[in-house]
Amino acid sequence: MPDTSIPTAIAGTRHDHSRCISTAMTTARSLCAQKGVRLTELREQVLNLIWQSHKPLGAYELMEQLARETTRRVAPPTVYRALEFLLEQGLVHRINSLNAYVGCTHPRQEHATNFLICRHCGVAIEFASVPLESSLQASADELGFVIEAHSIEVVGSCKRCTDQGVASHEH
Amino acid sequence: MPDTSIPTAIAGTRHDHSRCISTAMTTARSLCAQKGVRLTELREQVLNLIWQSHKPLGAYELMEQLARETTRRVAPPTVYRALEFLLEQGLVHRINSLNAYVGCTHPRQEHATNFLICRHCGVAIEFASVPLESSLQASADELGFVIEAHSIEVVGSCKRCTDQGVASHEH
DNA sequence: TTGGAAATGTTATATAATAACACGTTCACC
DNA sequence: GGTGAACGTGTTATTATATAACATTTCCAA
Ligand SMILES: [Zn+2]
Ligand SMILES: [Zn+2]
Ligand SMILES: [Zn+2]
Ligand SMILES: [Zn+2]
Repeated sequence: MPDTSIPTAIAGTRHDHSRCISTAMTTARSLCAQKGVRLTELREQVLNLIWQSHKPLGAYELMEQLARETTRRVAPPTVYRALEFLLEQGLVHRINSLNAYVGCTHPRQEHATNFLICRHCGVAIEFASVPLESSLQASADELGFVIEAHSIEVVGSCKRCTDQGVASHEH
Repeated sequence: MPDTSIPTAIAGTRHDHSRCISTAMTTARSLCAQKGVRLTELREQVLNLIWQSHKPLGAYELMEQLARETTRRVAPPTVYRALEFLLEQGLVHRINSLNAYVGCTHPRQEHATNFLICRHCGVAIEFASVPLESSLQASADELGFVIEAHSIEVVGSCKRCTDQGVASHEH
């Protein structure tokens, strides 16, 4: 079995991103094969474009890049359908506060959408936390609410940007 | 000083909603006076419309209702500017996953945006939890991330809908 | 009073997402 | 190898959400 996940929170650090890309693509292919769903060329192209960085990418930016890459016109439904597929398979997440999409770093596990998003460099860092999930569950239990899904989007400054003092150069 | 908050999680329960509305409006007026900002007629109208229920209201629905109420045409910037003001003052929250706006139940306190959202009846229940905030902070600390704001949107079934078996009648 | 800031009105446009239908590809089954 | 149903993609049009830019009005402090 191929590599199956990308180290937690690598997004916020210096790292060899080409490894992120290849790991993500390999995992995606194997995961789709396993589930018996088709990772078509288009879907793979879209996933690959999304994985070019850890910054969430808007559907229309994606569309432009896809058009450039394929040298033909690409209409919105094309990318939205690919995104829909990738979301269903858990290969990408949607960042609601940004209307943008980012690759999932551990698509094999069922999990919620928890992100730290840097206001300065734009990076979205996926994270998980057992205590966080339990206290969320406790809050819901208290009110008799049955959780089906959740998304946490934290905005702030990542370590790199804070260390570089980017946060202090603000207008 | 007038009543300052609405009981936690009242949204998901049977209650006298007219009290929610009057409390919210009174608190808003007093809060704006205190801060030296103007709760104009338009802004108050918008806030009042949003408070007609605990279901987040879209900007365009709001626009229509406002147009009906004032019997004149209302353009998008009108409502968006009012919403911007209300968001700044902490009187309403935006639910990113729904592109919709809902009244804040405790506008006097600084706080994040945490909601339980019922898929069946549409109600958004604002909640707070100290353990939740601390575990979130712990996750961020671990990665050197400085939190500026966050939003948690939980989707599921509220107690009322679960009790009424709405959740089981699904297609 | 009066002049500048704040609020609102108005028109146009940007940005994000989906509907509806046509066309092509794949693959199990014959 | 043919065939058709399911799935995937192309294409056009439209809907939904939000903002830009500038004109006009209202408010309030000096
Ligand atoms: Zn990387
Ligand atoms: Zn950063
Ligand atoms: Zn109420
Ligand atoms: Zn409900």
